[in-house]
Amino acid sequence: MSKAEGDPAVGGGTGGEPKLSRASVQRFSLYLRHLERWIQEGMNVVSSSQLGDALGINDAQVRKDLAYLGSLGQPGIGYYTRELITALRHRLGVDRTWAAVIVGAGNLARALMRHRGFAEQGFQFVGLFDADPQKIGQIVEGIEVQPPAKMLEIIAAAKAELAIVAVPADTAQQVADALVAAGIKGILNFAPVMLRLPPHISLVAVDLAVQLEQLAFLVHLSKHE
Amino acid sequence: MSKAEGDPAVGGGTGGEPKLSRASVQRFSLYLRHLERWIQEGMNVVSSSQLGDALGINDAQVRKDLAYLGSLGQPGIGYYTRELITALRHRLGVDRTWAAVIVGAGNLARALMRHRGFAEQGFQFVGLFDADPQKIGQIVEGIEVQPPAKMLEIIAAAKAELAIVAVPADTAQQVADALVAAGIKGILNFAPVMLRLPPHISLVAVDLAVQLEQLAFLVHLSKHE
DNA sequence: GGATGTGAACGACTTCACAGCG
DNA sequence: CGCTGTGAAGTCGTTCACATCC
Repeated sequence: MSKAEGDPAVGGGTGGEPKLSRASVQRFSLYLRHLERWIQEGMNVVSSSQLGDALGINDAQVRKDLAYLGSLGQPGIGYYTRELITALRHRLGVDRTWAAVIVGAGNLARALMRHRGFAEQGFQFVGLFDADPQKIGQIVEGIEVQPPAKMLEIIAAAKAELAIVAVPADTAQQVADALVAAGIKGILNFAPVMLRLPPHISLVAVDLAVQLEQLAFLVHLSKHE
Repeated sequence: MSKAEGDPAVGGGTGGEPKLSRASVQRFSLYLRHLERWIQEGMNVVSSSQLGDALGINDAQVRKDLAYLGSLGQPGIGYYTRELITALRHRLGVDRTWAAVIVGAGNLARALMRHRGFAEQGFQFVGLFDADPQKIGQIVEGIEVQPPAKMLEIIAAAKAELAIVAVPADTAQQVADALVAAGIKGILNFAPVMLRLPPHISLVAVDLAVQLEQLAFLVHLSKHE
């Protein structure tokens, strides 16, 4: 699983007429990726069923999702790829740069920093922290590992709003608290614990062990029936 | 994000009377982790509300989930921790050992292999593959990197049923096909593509880029309202 | 009293089906 | 005609509320 937690309601505040489900947002990212691939290949128009097929979901679902961006579709034609991409980026908030820091200079941090595509999508890693004195000062993927004490300074200087927590379970909560104190607005948590955060801080949690267990369960299940 | 795909219906075949949702299974893993922690601390009895608080979910939800394991609860008392753990492990299929292979000897593979806890939970990594000639022969976390050509042999020899795909998007599908041909039963996919697999192969997909984008969106949203 | 198990209500998400428009 | 946008229906998951039992 993956699992996400942030504001309970993703939609508007008091009486949001349109409603944007959390599931839709997940799909927005997927649409965007496919569209970016397709426009490279010269596909200037796409239909809801093409997108649906590519993602393995119903075409009506796709239209419902895209309708949330406005009435971009052309009856009888489809959607103009370029237009969709622009609208999606804007809605997702990725038509700008996001500065992010990572806490925990392990292999997961390396994997994330190395991930080509993050940079293109506007995510910039501006800080890497670790409590291990052995690691402090090392250069990892072009960034120097800093001690936790420098968090506030570096986060403020780079105006970082996102943080990735990739430390063991037992220190994750205190790391999260420190990040919040340093002014971080959202946390992507890989530690296998449920973080307690102030309500105005967004949270997305990814628990790799749970995912592997779920896979085992599915296989287990497919055998016992 | 996290996202999972496998058989559309997780429950039984023809007319499954009880129903086990995919969400429940995700929570099973979380229950199990907390319970294992708690029994170490000497907590022999737990209530649905304790579990609910720990996970941030409703207590009725917890009872509904646990009821699926049978009527283990003692009215007025709660659940016996040890008993719950045993039942959960059994239901999840983690009361046995699972042999798994990883394709893509990058940092993500390292992170996963290093993850303490996988071994304790019965997951054993018995093979590591990479197409890069430079990497073949290297020892990563105690396992030698093998060429893809050896997949069939190694998977069969170790009776591996699970595979983790941690390769770039453009080769993920062909890697998946090879894994299926080699007899793998389930795939945990980290590549940002939707894998097309035969219906009897289970799939769990984790898309890290989507998760980061979702976090950005949540923060973006909390500012524009 | 305290906590479980569970039908019923509720809410969220998905699919259907079709009117409408280029 | 083909494809969008969307009300209506359907499905799935969560929460409520309460009878039940120790």
